Amino acid sequence: MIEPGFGVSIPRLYAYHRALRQAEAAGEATITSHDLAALLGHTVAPTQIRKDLCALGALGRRGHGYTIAPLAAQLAWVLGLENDWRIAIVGFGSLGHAFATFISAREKRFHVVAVFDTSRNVIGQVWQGVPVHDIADAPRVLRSCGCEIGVIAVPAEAAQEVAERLAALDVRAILNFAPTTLHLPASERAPVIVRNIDLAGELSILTHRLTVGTLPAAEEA
Amino acid sequence: MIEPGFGVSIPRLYAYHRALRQAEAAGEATITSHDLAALLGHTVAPTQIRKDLCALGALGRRGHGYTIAPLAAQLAWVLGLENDWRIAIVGFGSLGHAFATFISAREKRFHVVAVFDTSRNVIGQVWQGVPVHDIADAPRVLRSCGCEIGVIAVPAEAAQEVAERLAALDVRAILNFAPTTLHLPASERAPVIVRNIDLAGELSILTHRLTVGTLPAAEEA
DNA sequence: AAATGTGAAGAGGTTCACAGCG
DNA sequence: CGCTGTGAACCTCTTCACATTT
Repeated sequence: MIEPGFGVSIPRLYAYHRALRQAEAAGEATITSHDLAALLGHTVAPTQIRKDLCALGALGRRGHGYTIAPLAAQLAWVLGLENDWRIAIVGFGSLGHAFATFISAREKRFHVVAVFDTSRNVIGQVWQGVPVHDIADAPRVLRSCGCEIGVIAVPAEAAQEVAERLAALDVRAILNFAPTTLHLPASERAPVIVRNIDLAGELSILTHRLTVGTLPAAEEA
Repeated sequence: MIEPGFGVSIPRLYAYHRALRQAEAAGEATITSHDLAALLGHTVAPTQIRKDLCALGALGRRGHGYTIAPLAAQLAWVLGLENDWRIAIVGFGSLGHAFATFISAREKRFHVVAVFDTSRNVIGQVWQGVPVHDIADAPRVLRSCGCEIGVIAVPAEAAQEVAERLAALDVRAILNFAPTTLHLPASERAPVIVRNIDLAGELSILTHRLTVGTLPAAEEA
C-alpha cells in the first residue's frame, strides 16, 4: 500500500511527526497545515504538507485542520515508530557511545541491545546494563538477540569488514558513520538497507555555502 | 561563478572528493567516471558524475579520464575545504565530544577552537588544549576567536536559545544536532545558514524501509 | 468563511543518446 | 577506439489555482 518511493520524502514525514509531538505537548488537539509549516520554520510549504498527508490517506477536516493524535499515530506507523527495533552498535568510541545514549533517550522503541568494540579498554564496560562485547563474539551475541539494525561507528578502515559481518548475521539495515562507501553484494535474501551519515560531509555543506556566497538561508533536514 | 544552486548536489561532490582521496592514497593518478562510480558503490551513474564535474569546468581528458590531483583540488575548493574554519561547539556531552574528536581528526582545516557547556562537571575540562567554557562566557570567548561555524549539541529545549546567542555573536553557520526546528529571524546582515542533523530521523528512514518492505537497496548520503 | 484535497503547470534534477576529442 | 562533454528527453517533486467540504 505504501511503497518506498510513493512521492513523499521520509525525512519530511519525520519532521512532521516531531512537530506534531511538540504541538501535542503544548496542549493542542488540532493543527492546520499552515500552523504546522510555521512550526517547521516555513521550511516546507502548507501545500506540500497537505500533499504529503493526503498521500497517507485523507485525515483532515476541511475548514478545521488536522486532529493531531490520529495524524501522529498514522505518521508513526509509516515511519516504523510503532514497532520495537533492536539495535547493535559496533564501535563504542565516543561516537558510538553518544549515538547509543542519544537514540535510546529519544525514541522509546529503539533499543540498544548489543554493543561491540575491539579495544581491550572498552570491552567489558557496561552501558545501561548492556555489556560491551568483543566483535569476535558477534556471531554468538547477535544470534541470541537478533538485531534488525546495526550502527557502524568504527574507523573507516574497519567499516567494510564490519558491514560484511553484520550482513552475514542477518542484520537488515545499517546506519554507517564511517566516512567510506560500503560495498555489500546483492545477497541471496533481501538486500541490506544502508544509510550513510557523513559528519564531515554535513559540515562541508556549510563551508561550501560560506565559501561561494551566503544567498540561501533555507534550512534543510 | 558557482552559485548555491548550480545544479549539482553538494553531498555528492563531497562523496566524489572522498573517493578521490581514497584512489589517490591507493596510488592512482587518473580515474574514469566509470571507475569513480564503482568506488562509490554505483550509487551515482557515470553520466551523473560527468555532468557534475563538467559543471565545475571541464577537467577530464577524453579517452583517458580525469587526473585525480587537480580534480580533487577543484572539488576541495568548491566545498570550502581549502579554507580554514573555526568551529565552536556548544554542549560538550558525549555527542559534542564525539563530534569534536571526529571532525578535527577527519578534516585538518576544521579547527575546534571553542567549547561551551552549562554543567559544572564539564566546565573547566580541557579537550586537546581547548578549555570548556561556561556558555555565559560565550560573548567574550567568541569575540576573541571569531568562529564562523557553531555546532549545537545541547538538549532540544536549550537549542533555540543557543542558536539565537550564536547568531548574535556573528556565527555565520550552524550545524544543529538538537531534534528541534530553529527559528532564526532574517537578520540585518547575511542570514545564518542552518543545517540540521536528526539522528533519530536518520534511523527512522531505516525503520520506515524495514516496515513498508525491503525493495530498494540503494545507498544514500 | 476557512481550510483541506487535487489536477495541472512548473521547476529541478537525472538519464539517454550521441557528438567531440585525444 | 575510449571516454568525456552536452543538448534533449524524461521523470520526479514542488508549487499553483481552485474545486470541495464542513
